[in-house]
Amino acid sequence: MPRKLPAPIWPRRILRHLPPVSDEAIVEAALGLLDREGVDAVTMRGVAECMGVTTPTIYWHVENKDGLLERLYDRLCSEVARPSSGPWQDRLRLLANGIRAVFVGHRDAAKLAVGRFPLGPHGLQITEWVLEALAEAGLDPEEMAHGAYLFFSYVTSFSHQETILPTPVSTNDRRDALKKIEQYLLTLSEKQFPHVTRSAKALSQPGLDRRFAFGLDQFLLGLTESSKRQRREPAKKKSKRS
Amino acid sequence: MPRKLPAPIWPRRILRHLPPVSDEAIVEAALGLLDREGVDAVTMRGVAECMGVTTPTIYWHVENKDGLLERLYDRLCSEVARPSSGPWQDRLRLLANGIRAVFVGHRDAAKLAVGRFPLGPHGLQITEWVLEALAEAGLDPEEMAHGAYLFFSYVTSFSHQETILPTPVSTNDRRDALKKIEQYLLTLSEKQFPHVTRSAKALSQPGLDRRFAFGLDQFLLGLTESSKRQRREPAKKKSKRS
DNA sequence: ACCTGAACACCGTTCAAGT
DNA sequence: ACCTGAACACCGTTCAAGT
Repeated sequence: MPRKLPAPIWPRRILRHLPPVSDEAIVEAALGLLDREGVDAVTMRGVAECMGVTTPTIYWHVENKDGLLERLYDRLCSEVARPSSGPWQDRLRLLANGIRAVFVGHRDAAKLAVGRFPLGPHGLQITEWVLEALAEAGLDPEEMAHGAYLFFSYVTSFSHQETILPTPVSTNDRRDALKKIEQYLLTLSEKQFPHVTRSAKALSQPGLDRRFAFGLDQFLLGLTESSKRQRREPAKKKSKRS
Repeated sequence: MPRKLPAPIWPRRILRHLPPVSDEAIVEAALGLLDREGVDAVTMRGVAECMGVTTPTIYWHVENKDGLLERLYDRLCSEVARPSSGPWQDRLRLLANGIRAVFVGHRDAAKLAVGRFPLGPHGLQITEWVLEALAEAGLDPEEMAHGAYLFFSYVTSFSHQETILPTPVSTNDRRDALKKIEQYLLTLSEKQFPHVTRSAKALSQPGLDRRFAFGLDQFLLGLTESSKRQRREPAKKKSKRS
């Protein structure tokens, strides 16, 4: 009569009905971790455990932690819907709102988008949509690229900011922290900081939806204006090629 | 005759001519670490070693690692010069360029600015300057706050992106990586991604100065336009108070 | 009041070794 | 081709204990 049971014949991941280790399964496990515990919980050890496998195994399927996050980001990009047809301004607005919605729908997912540009298989699709709209706005290819960077950088950095406000422990904590910031700003000398004190409320009370719209409107307003100007004076470009 | 020398009477940091442990000295040590090795080298253990002291000592002077980074960020804000008088657009441009210059002057310092808003002693000064300019642009206090967020988020997220391009190992590596991205983009089907392929060069070749100016111009153009509109139709506000 | 030693609970990554 | 055990070189943070 053996003291210990023999090691199970079946690998653990089959006993736990887990999918076989594959590229996609790893990304899916990472996504689950993200949804359940947030970006910081997406660790190599974490996804390995989710899949019933040891950590170094992950390195067989994915080069790096950064590579994993890159794929996870692209996985999120796949959730953004194509903007239904309409004027380019409306389509950009739909895209911006759609991307933001995906981020807030996955906890602090925006964290892993900062510093990245959507160039993965699904990300490229979004990039194409954005560039298409910008082309319609009358930008040349270089300006389109700049505009796309500006667009993504706005949406992600806004979403990032809104998901990490003071410290997202609980809704109450957050409100308290913001209240404290307002109090702090109001104690400042009106002489030294006249505009800060005047805007104290707005600075500390996010009003996030309005703020997101403000930046987006600004962006679209600038584009519309510069496209108008270009139509007015069309032959003013720095004609580098032809 | 003792085997070991007795422990030195003087604490190590005096032997090494190091300044006494203080709030400011800690921040200065962190700054040195940042300049020499980058943000990732700014660790609690690292600054402790710089000061010739053990790690837990740091916690006596600073609440957290995040608190330390917050102070370091504010220390960087102190390097931004007041914009010389002039029209508000010019002052905002000077501030944007000044902030970007500080970031690139301290390696990947922009990393620690993402997700933060300049509310420390020196940061507040910059915020005040920005708000002042936005007030001159005709924004109301709430819009000023939104505009300031937009401004800082643009400058920092741009600087962030430019400091982390593919992976900052060496200038050569970076160029190679960018070249690879361009190659990749050019392999895409022109049918499926017509605009991506058309902008491939600009997407993969940063042209950073021009891109920074593009976003800034966009921002200022939007502000100028909306301030013009407001002057045209002044009594259209959502009159919440008075 | 300020500093140290020792420990806890984590990380990403590598590498020889197994099947 | 794919997976494991064990280890390396780190992290942030806490806490009793020293002076």
